[in-house]
Amino acid sequence: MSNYRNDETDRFTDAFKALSNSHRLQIFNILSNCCEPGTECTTEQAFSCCVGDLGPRLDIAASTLSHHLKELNQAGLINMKREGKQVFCSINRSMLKEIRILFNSYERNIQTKNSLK
Amino acid sequence: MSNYRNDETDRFTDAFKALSNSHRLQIFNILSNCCEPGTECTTEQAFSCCVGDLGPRLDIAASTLSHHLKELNQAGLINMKREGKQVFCSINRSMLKEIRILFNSYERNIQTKNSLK
DNA sequence: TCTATAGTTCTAATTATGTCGAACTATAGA
DNA sequence: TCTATAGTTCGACATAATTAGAACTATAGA
Repeated sequence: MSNYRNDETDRFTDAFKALSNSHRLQIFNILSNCCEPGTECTTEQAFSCCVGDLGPRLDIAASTLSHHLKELNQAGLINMKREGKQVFCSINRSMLKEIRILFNSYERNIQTKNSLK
Repeated sequence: MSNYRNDETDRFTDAFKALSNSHRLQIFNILSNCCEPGTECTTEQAFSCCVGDLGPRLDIAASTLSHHLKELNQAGLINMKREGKQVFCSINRSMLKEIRILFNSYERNIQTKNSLK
């Protein structure tokens, strides 16, 4: 019997847990598209977003925001880098890639089964 | 200011919440690849898997399994269809597609920002 | 060194989740 | 109709997650 649970699986459950909270998914959305649509922004703004910029957009306490960012970071979904007084956040593209590969493989498995029909 | 939270977001947080538990992700894995690798299986087995087949592979109580399947079903991730005494489960491909599109759009957003560099 | 700004950690309260066993419903067949 | 099989719902409990406010750390600039 195959074992369908392993460390790989746990990595993904951690990532999905991080994205299973609407505040955190909002953060992920914002970070994927950091400069407001239709507005001009500097290259720097286009690439990352500091913690303080996120607060007003979510309407949660700073401590709560900090907690959520830590969860996203620990799940490998975002990067955090201090620059002076500010901490800039950005999406971790390698984790994003892994997740895309996972869902692509689900789709591929199902297509394979269909081809047996 | 854009609103990054809406019903669409909530649909996805529900889906990620469903996949954030290792038992449920295992179920999803199994359903995406229902016949044991290396074994021969009928077309019927290849396409769906009944609740009773899942139990022994997860080592959880039947009531717990039933609870998890309900969560996956309510999140739109799986289909459940009664056939006689058994209930067969299968992955909901349209939801899978939506999730793939979501992650592809994250990747595309980030690529767009990179092209501004 | 003092102060203001930017974020984090700690504590505590509320709410949600995962789990099982017992009782239940649904179906098929004797 | 009785019985066995397949699965679900309910009740209870333990554990985990979300949240805010207070206290904290880190940095930059006067």
